[in-house]
Amino acid sequence: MSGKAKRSGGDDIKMSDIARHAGVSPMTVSRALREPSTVSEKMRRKVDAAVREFGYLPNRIAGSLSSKRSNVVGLIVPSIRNSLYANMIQAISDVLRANGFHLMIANSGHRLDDEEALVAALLAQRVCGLVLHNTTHNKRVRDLVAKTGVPVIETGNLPAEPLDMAVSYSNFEAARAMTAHLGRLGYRKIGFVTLPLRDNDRSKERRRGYFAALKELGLPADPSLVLEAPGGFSEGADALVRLMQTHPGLDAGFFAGDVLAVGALFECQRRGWAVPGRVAIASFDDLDLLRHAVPTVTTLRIPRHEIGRRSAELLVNRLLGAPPERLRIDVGFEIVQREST
Amino acid sequence: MSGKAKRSGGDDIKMSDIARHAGVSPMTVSRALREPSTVSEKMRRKVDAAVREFGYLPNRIAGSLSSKRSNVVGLIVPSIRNSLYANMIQAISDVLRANGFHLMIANSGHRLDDEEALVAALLAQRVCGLVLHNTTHNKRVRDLVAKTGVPVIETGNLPAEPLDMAVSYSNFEAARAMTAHLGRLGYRKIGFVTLPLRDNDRSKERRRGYFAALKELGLPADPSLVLEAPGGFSEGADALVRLMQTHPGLDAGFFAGDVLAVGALFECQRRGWAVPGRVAIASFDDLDLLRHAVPTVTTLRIPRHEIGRRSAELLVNRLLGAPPERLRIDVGFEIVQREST
DNA sequence: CATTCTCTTGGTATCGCTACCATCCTATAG
DNA sequence: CTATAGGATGGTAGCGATACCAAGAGAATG
Repeated sequence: MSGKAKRSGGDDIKMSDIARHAGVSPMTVSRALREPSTVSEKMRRKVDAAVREFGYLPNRIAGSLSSKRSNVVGLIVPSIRNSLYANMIQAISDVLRANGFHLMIANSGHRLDDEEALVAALLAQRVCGLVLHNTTHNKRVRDLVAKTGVPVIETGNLPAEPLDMAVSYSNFEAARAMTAHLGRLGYRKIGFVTLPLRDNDRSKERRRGYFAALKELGLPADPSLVLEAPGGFSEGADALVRLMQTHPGLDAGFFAGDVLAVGALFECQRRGWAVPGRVAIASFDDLDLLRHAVPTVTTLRIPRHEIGRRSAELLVNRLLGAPPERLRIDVGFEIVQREST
Repeated sequence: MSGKAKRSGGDDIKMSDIARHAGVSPMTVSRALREPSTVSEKMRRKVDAAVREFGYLPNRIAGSLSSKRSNVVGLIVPSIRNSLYANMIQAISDVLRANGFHLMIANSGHRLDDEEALVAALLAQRVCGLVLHNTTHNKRVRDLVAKTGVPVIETGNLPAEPLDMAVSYSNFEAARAMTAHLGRLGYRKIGFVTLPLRDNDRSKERRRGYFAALKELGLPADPSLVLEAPGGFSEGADALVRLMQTHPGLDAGFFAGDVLAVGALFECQRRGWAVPGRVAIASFDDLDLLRHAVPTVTTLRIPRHEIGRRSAELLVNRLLGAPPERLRIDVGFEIVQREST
């Protein structure tokens, strides 16, 4: 836990100073700043003048303590680095800001224990709402959320029983749909490359979707067609090469995550394997990159931005007074058929 | 500004409750939690037991108000979406967290007025430190920073006169070095594609560096070789095509930002232009993508992660008591020569 | 013209914690 | 055995705002 530090140089001006200089009571200053309409124009002008003269910045810490309200929302993502989250974060940040809220952000590094520690820390900071990308949580997280009653949004998957509200798509359905799509296109030996499965409900659901589709297609469920790889270009390339070696007849690869598919595509370019002639490639998540690569890559469009926007909107509504309501919003997904399949 | 909202369901347990149940004074609880070593083991155990029993979460808002210290650092970036920033943010976040600090994040959308509003808002939240990517600021920002005395780090460029501390590389030198590098490789007609210049000191410095290098190379400074484009694949592709049309003899393109270079590279693949045979391509910032594309792309490695890490470390040191000191740390850059030039 | 009502303004008591100082206890020295 | 230092505890007074209620000033009503 450790150190915090003394705020230095502040010749801290406070509300009572402004009040004195404006010749009004502190309460009037407080009101003039927060609910200008409840104060006469004369007062408001006096207050505004004093505020400007001294460059006064209200102390929101004091305000929050006093009012028992906070205007900070906490967000925990597995990794900040990932551009998928970045889209969502941007959307959340924009909606929050438009409504006068701020965003405190932390990354759990895909570790449930870290998520737990961060949830506790954010709640200690008395955030007024929480957005969690993860949908499986330690018991203490569930307890804390229940006990404090903070509104929570889960965004990474559609859990059967959300903690509170969930805004997401079904990883299972998405992976199933893409696999089925490949089947419809005539591919028969479809490899599946997944992100690490440990502590990751999204990955597990995607794999489940893949197998479900195979079954529906009447194709054999061959575990050796499934490879687990951390995200990244090289990892995608490696995975494809390994699959091609162990399964010479492989006709398609479905890369369920990150930039794996692009890595595989580049590998094909290097080796002169025609895509989709020699092997078809499908991806997950509509990175800009996939639309511009040569050939363009078939993928699943997940509305990350919309997930962020709607999450923040729901949170803001609740914070502004909407009654608590267990919600489970499916934003859906879309198969984007391109040249690579 | 608008609404905040009432924290609902909290059956808020406070320190005095814990104290009562542990049979000690509130002060002892406070100490047991913050400086366990100053409290006898017996007391500590009693306190810990009560804390666990009730799932007590100290209220940091109250703590901050009382101690006049905060453990939240504010960060303002032009855009959260951009993966370059994402690397830096991740590093900042990790270092802060390891030292018990939290990160409040906001994006200015490249607008100085928004930056100003956000700085004010973050200071009102009484952040204990600030990281700004921008290095040109409105007057009010400079005033606020001076008046409040919060430690500030600027990271986007090396300003001649930092507000406080700066951790960055020189955009001017980097662009100059790459342009000179292209010159050394024998390219004589080098196009330059820049991100928007408005309110953006980084872009302007890069363009200055480009022209400086041309001069040193004894090449003519032809303004029509410079194109301004928002970041993006298509924009990079368009820019290259336009340059090739207006300057048939163009032998190299230096794309100073974002994914412009990759967009251009893809365009070359589509048109069958050999890279670097027909035209060479150089980029700015070492995105993973550039190392894996076919051909691999020559670029400038900017240590974004290191910038974030060192920024956070400097901030933490200062917050932990290091004396204020105007610093200007140049983390440098590196030219990465690859196949595309 | 008295009375009631509404709209503004101000006073006071917290909000939950920490700083600071006083007190107490135990250990060591004289 | 008394004196004294030093560590461990507790009491009290804020931190800087807001909630809540009381009071005053006009406006509207009978």
